[in-house]
Amino acid sequence: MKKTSNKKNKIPEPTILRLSAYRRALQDYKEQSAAKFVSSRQLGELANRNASIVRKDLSYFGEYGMPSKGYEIDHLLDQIVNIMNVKQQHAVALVGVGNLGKALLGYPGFKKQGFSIEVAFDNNAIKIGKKIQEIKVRNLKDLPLEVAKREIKISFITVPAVAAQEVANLLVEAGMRAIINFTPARIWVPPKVILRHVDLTRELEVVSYYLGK
Amino acid sequence: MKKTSNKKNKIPEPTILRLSAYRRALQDYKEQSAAKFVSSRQLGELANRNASIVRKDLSYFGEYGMPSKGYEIDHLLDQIVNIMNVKQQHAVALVGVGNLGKALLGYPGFKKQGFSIEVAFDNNAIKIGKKIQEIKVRNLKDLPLEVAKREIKISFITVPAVAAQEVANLLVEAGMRAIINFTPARIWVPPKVILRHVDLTRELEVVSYYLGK
DNA sequence: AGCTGTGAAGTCATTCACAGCC
DNA sequence: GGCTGTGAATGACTTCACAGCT
Repeated sequence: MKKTSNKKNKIPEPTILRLSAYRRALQDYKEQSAAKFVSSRQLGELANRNASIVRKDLSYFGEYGMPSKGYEIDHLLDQIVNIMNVKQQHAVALVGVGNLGKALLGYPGFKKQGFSIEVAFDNNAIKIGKKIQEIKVRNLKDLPLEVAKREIKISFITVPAVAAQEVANLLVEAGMRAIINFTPARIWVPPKVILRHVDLTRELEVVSYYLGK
Repeated sequence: MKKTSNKKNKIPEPTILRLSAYRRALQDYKEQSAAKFVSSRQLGELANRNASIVRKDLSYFGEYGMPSKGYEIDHLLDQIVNIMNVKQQHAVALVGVGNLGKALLGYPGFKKQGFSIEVAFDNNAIKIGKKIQEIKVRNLKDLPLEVAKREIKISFITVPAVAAQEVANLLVEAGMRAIINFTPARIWVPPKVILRHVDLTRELEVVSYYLGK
């Protein structure tokens, strides 16, 4: 038998995305069913994928299945949790308490998936000191101290687009290791920092395109 | 010269996504520069892509460029706007005025890109009748009438996950042509309805994975 | 000389199909 | 008999490289 996780092989990003879908599907499934095992076909159905890709995705990381039985659900969940590095909660900082920032502060889905927004910043004096959903809004100037104190590695940028780059610089300066940019602005960070982009209008535009066909 | 848009050739979805990025990049660029033309290389830089893919993407739809000059910015913008079918604003209905729903109602980015949330629904008596950002919250029961009256074709689902499928059914029944699901729930709609999914924790999970490497 | 448009080549991801195991 | 794990085959998307136009 092989000696588990081949860290050498590069994992396709789509695989990572599906892995998180499998995790959710399994969590839901566990609540609805008493089954101990799930086959690649079943899991595929739960996550809207075909069985082959499920097996291939999982096989990048190890041999978790048993011939003729499938995958033991609890074990597989543990493995995926490990792979995705969500065994413990991740603390997140949020910069920009406008409409979107407030919404993300109030969105329960993050915590459920293992991410908790621990601190929020703004530079608007009227907002500073207020509490949104139990989280006190702090002065942007205190960002370096706060994130150092709390060892926060991940930040959301939810400021207006024009300020996005400036905030990103601040975050990098403060030692942030990953940034998720919710603004439409394109920003640059040094390669050691993981940068991802959430674009809320993306799917709308795709829809618009297909409606025109 | 060829006779423009080859509707037969299937367009890769990544192309559609990039097209919307090109549009934004061009809009921004227009505001900052007096240039009349842009080359595929320049546009690529603006949108973080390489020149080849820019040319390839545009070539699916026609021959918009001029040898040795590049693409005329205004003309290219018009063409992309046509392709993406965003010449006129699209009306959008929103179902579920919780945290996320409220945020989307207050998010100015949609209107800027040609989408305007025209009507919002909830089934919570306390919320019905209230106004959020100029939009009156209506009784979910009135959805069929309202969307018919306003000829709305696109809806956001921002209800709690457990109610997502039920709302989707309602929307399909009411003749909606496209649905954007902001809940983590996986939902089913008939194939004639365009279904897209926005998952706010997706990028967080990807980040978590890479932080663990 | 500079830049587009596009076949051809190359790269990456998914699906097939089947040997091996329970 | 049923299901995994995985090379091989296929398919999708991107990049290369260059002919042709201005």
